[in-house]
Amino acid sequence: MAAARRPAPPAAGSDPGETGRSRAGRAALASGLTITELAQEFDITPRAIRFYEDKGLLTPQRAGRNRVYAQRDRTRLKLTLRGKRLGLSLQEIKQLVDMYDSPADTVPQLQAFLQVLSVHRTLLEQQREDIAITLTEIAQHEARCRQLLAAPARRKPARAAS
Amino acid sequence: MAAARRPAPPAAGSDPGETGRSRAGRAALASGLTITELAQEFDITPRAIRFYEDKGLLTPQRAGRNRVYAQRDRTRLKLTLRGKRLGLSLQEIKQLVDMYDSPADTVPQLQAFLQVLSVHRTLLEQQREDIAITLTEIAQHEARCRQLLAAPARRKPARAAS
DNA sequence: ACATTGATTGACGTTTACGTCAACGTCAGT
DNA sequence: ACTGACGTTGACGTAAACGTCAATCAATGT
Repeated sequence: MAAARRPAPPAAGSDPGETGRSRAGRAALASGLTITELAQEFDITPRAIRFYEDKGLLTPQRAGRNRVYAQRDRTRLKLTLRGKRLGLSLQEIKQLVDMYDSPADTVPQLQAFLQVLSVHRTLLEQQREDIAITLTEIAQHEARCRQLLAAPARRKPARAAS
Repeated sequence: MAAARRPAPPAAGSDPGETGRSRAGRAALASGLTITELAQEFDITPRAIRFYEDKGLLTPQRAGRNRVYAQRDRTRLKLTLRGKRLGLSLQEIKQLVDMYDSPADTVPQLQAFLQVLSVHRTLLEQQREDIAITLTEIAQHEARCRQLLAAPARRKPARAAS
């Protein structure tokens, strides 16, 4: 997995305000965003968005050749990124998100749905515990560090002669 | 990323007595495990363990050519797998684990340590929130599903005005 | 003595999640 | 008509995290 990988994505300026004339003039029609706008909003690259589309996570409308993203896509993208932060694969995310907005109507479908939900719930609960433990440990280490910093520099204080 | 793919979390058997002759006769000397034993204990492959060693996460002793894993390695492996479940990369995990058992002794080191801890803490708190939200949503979906299942079997009651 | 079992070191293959580059279209402004 | 700025579709590259052989060696049971 790969989860919270954000080494240095070009450091987006995040929304400079396209008041009045929008960047590309006609690009963003009525409540629809262009790919770069969406990318900036979520601080990812257009490439990533196209990739998610390729994987079936997004299915934007088209204005000619160009993609137009509506609210639905933004929601799905938000869910996608949240899933990523939790370490889910795009495939797993698709599985979840698809179920989320396509109501199952047959009994076996509902049961399968419940099954998947249960699995993910278990997984999340495991993670929640891992996080709790880790946070506790981190707190301990932080305390120890601060204690050492508070104490008079006595052990190897960077070769400073007394 | 790829993170939480582990259907059966180990639950650490924590040192049962291999009193007398252990599986492979001479393999596991005094409180040391062979690579396959360790692998089985954590439900991973020997390959993965060697890979972690390659990445500097483990540094087992050797009995001739063979690796021998002691308690220290088991602890580090446990931390490693926990990190993976949280979606951390092996590199990040190494960073953390290394700091965990090599006490920083200079002031700048301590400060850097605190810095890293802080970053990870922030990240974990973000994840904790993501998990909380997702669990809530899952609960809602489960409730909805069960409601639908409890209702009399109806054919596609979508937009049924009745 | 010999086959079997388990470990070791390469080396190459694979999947996931994009990055990067090329070639092209297209609309807006000059 | 020309020039950017942005968008589109390939196609190839890459880093991470192993999987999958293959060849080899070492101790052991028979």
